[in-house]
Amino acid sequence: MNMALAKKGNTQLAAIDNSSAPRSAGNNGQKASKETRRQQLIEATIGSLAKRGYAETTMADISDGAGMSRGIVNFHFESKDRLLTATLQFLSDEYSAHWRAALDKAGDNPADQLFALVSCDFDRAICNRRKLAAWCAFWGEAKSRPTYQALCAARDEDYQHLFERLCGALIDNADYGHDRDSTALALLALLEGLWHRLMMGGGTLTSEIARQVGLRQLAIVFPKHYVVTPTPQGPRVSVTSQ
Amino acid sequence: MNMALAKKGNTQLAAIDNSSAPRSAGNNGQKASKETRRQQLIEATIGSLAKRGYAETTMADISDGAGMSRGIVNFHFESKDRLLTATLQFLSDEYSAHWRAALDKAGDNPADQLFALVSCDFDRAICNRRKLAAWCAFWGEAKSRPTYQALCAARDEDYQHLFERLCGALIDNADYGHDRDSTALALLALLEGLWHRLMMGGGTLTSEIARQVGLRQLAIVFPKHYVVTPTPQGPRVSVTSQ
DNA sequence: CCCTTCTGAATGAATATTCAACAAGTTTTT
DNA sequence: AAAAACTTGTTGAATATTCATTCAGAAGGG
Repeated sequence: MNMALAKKGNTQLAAIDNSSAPRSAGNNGQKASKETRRQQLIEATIGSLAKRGYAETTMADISDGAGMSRGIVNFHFESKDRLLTATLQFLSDEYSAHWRAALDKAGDNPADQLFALVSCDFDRAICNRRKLAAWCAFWGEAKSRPTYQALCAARDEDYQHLFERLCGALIDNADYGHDRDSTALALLALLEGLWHRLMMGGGTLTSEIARQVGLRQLAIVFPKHYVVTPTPQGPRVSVTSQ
Repeated sequence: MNMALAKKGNTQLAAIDNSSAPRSAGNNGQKASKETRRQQLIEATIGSLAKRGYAETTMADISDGAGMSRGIVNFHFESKDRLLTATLQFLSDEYSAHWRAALDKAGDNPADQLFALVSCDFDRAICNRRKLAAWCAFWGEAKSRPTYQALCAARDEDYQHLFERLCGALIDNADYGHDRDSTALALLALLEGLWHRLMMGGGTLTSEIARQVGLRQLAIVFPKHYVVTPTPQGPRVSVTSQ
């Protein structure tokens, strides 16, 4: 089975627009509107975190960014703190849903699954300037905020176990002799490190290049499962199972 | 040439103590004291960043932590902002000095040099809870603060070029067929990702384990240069050149 | 006495939260 | 059906707090 690497579609969330039919959802109607407001405020929070950083993000920034009045956050969320926690929760849920979807699409083959996981980490839907900056802002505060730390750890638990299982399957399958957990940890660290450099490095590193670096590394670690095939229009990677 | 991996000494900076001979340095005498104060305040700043995070770090925390009065920072530094910048500058300089020293000790062989660079990244002197937390705090703010971003980028420039040169030397030397820049970038990302996980992951990941993961990955990427040798007291790695 | 270093209360700016009032729909009463 | 009462969502000025900075002066060596 051989599949060429293809760009994932632009699944990036556009600005939420339900001004036309806010109360038509079969639901209560007002509850739907309430959820919409919450989501708008979360989006505005991500925007503020990306633009001004965690320390400089104020309630005024957020409500201005959402085009609403000053007191709005304390109505829909109890406090600034709760809004920030809800924002991190949203990012965490979105991230999990994204890799779970990629995993489902990838079929049953561990090599294909691992390829899909590495690749999807750089999809525009989750790996864009705004959201990377928001993640980074939370990471910076996580060590001193148990709530954030717990949310970040929760994001990681299943993900890490999955990587360990998949790496173990590949290692057993082809007698690489690698240490399973060490290899999985290195892969996870690679992905996080690439995210980190995407944020820091001015503009030289793009998410497409980062994706290629991640996939190339996968091919270096598991050469019997993946083959690197350079092509004229820049380097591409193909994955071969077994 | 075969050298076993050994723990680096505990070079961690203890609390600065020159209360006995502050003004005896042949210098002006007062200038020496001034530099000492600045360094004490920088250490207190790192402590506060680690304990409370960037957003919650206040001037009062810092001066209290240093055991001095409230106005002291504005006397030795112009403002909170300048103190924070000086703190990041200190961390950056210390980091550079550390890997340059490790590089010097490693001799002329590229394989030994790369091994030394990966290994020294996890030395206690620079890789401990306090300083990792401080780095992370700055990273979180860097995207919205050009001054921080510039300092972080400066830290990286030479470092990245060095990795590219060394990876290139090993790749050419043994015909691995890897892409030079991609491999170097992956290694750098791995190191940063491991730092990141050292901060986040509760207590399961220690810097010694992270070091082993980094070195194992080096041996996976360049198997003709490094050999992994498991030993009874936990996994150790030996490096073999050529 | 000057000069440097340092102190800590006073100041003023920034900002999270509160709240009284408003708007607009929805149900109940007449 | 019109009016009244209630509910929910929203506003923005007022409040109270937190915190960086300032500064008048203490401390003490030269």
